[in-house]
Amino acid sequence: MTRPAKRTTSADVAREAGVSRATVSYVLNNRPGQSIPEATRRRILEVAERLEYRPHGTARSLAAGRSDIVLLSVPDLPIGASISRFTEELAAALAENGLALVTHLASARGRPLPDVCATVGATAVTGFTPFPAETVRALQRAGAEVILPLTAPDETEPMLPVGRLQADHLISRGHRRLGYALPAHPRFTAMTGERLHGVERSCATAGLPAPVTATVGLDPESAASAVDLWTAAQVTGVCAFNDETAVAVLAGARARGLTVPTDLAVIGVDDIPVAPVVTPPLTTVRFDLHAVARRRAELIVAGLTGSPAPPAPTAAAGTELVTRSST
Amino acid sequence: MTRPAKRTTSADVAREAGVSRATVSYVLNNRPGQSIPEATRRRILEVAERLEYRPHGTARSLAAGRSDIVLLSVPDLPIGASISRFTEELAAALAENGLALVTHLASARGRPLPDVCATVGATAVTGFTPFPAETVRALQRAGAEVILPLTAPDETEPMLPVGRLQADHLISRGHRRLGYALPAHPRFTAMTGERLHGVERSCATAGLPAPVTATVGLDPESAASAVDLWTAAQVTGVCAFNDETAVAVLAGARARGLTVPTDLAVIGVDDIPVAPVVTPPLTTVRFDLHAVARRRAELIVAGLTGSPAPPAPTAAAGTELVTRSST
DNA sequence: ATGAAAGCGCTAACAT
DNA sequence: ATGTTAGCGCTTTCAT
Repeated sequence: MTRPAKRTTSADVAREAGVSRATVSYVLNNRPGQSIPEATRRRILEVAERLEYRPHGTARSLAAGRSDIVLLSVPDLPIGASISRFTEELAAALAENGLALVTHLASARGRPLPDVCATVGATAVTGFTPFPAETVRALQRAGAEVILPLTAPDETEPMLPVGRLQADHLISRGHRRLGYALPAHPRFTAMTGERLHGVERSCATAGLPAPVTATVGLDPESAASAVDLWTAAQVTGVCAFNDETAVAVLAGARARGLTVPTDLAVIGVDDIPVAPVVTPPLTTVRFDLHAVARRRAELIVAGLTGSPAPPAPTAAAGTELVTRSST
Repeated sequence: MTRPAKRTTSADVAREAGVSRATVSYVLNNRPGQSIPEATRRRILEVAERLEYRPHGTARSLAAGRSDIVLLSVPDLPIGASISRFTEELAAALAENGLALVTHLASARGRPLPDVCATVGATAVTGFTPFPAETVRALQRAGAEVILPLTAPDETEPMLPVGRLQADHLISRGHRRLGYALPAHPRFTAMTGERLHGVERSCATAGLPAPVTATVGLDPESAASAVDLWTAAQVTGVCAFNDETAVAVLAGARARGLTVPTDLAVIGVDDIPVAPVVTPPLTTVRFDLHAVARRRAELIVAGLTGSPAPPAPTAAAGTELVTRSST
């Protein structure tokens, strides 16, 4: 389980290659502006390889005054797959720039983010939603040089138009009165506003009344009550915050003897694995954080190198409607 | 986005408190064996607080020769919630011991684990499944002192008895011929064996024939074919690898006009959020990695401090059957 | 009871 | 073209 294992240091490589540590450092980081003979270079590389040399990240960061570490703060939400995709893509994009990504799961019982930032020595910190001002300050004191997204509405990427896509789809199908299914779990409240807002805007521009909101928990009864509410308001199509909530609405409709989509159409968000196999198969909005992640990586790299922010985002890329039979 | 923000160092605190850096270090880490007057101690603490001093983790690790960082490697599986629970619990337990947890999502396109381990300077590395010998070696060279779980079958915690629980439940309900629904996604194959095995053992000890396995993808047709297979084999109850697969089986049964649970009983694993709201509500096995995480944390702490491993695990704790109407 | 000083492994001026 | 030399911020003997 434990092994002392003395690590190979750059001094070892230097000695073995018959050069100085500086030279080793130069070729290993292939610093520009240094003209090192190809022979020496190869020799050093070869020795490093043979000795299985791994630069000591800690020492390197300390000396350089900056680490190659990016810390991603993920909320303790059951967002499942999307988050993995985002993380994976972000890690890949950062890796291309020589940066390493590690994740911190935000939780009251764990260590606070700024703390972790300080102990790992992260140079940049990112998250899904903007950090509160106080946290930003703490992160800065912890050594974070770039922190994204910030609350400033201009530099952050455009939010995904999921609410709009849901509503537009329903509206194009002829629905005139929409309902919105809010998730019961309080942890979601931070994300809830944006999506609902999109639906509201779509209704407004279509000249329709605002959506009738109802909170639906993950149990048939809760969903049934919401359905009653919508029925009374003559709602014929409901946008759900996410697929889980949408499936609950399906159950609620069934409990009330309504058939989907004829009596009530429902559309979710996420395209969770079970979406195609529930009854009826769920229409949903699938989004791929791929694009967002790449842009985020670009912004981080830009922030770190001081270069100007890359060109504006390509808007809604990666957000698509998956039409199945629930609408 | 970026701010120079000079950090407060321990030297600042020392100067401000009128003591030496050594003293500051002593009280901040409250090293035993040093007798520092309560007055000095309070003063230092107070100054540190006022200056918002955060120890520079990187420098600290370099000097101490060991960091407080534990790296968790998570597989790129859509395991969703369980994994979050585990991570959260592990982070909390480690935090109690002054250790910080960060996560690395394994992926071909990101940086390899040993690399990340070296750059963050992790002292311990953990994962869900044992690391291959080669990786272990690389991690050791990267500076990891404790690596868990190892392939040694004795030191690892006992596997969760999910397969057994599923089968026993069905058997106790009178089913004599069981089916097993394997997930189609190849990423799951690593986990598949253990659960199926549990079911097989239960069947064997109950004197029943081995379960009839069928692969079911997340689409109604695939599930329907599987159902045909089971029907032909007179299977009346099926254990699914996970809830997603179970829901697919539900769809397959429906497609063939079978009613659940009368014609075919199905039981899943995970208790995903939609389990209570599908039709019919899904019986499932819920397991809480809580206990596993705590034990893991104990093992890590023990390994790091050189103390003996804590008492043996409390077996199946945290694995429970959630009975709903699909069985 | 507290301070001085020597590094930890590496990078980056500055020399040569 | 390569080596020398200071540190980076902290811990930790060893003195005092």
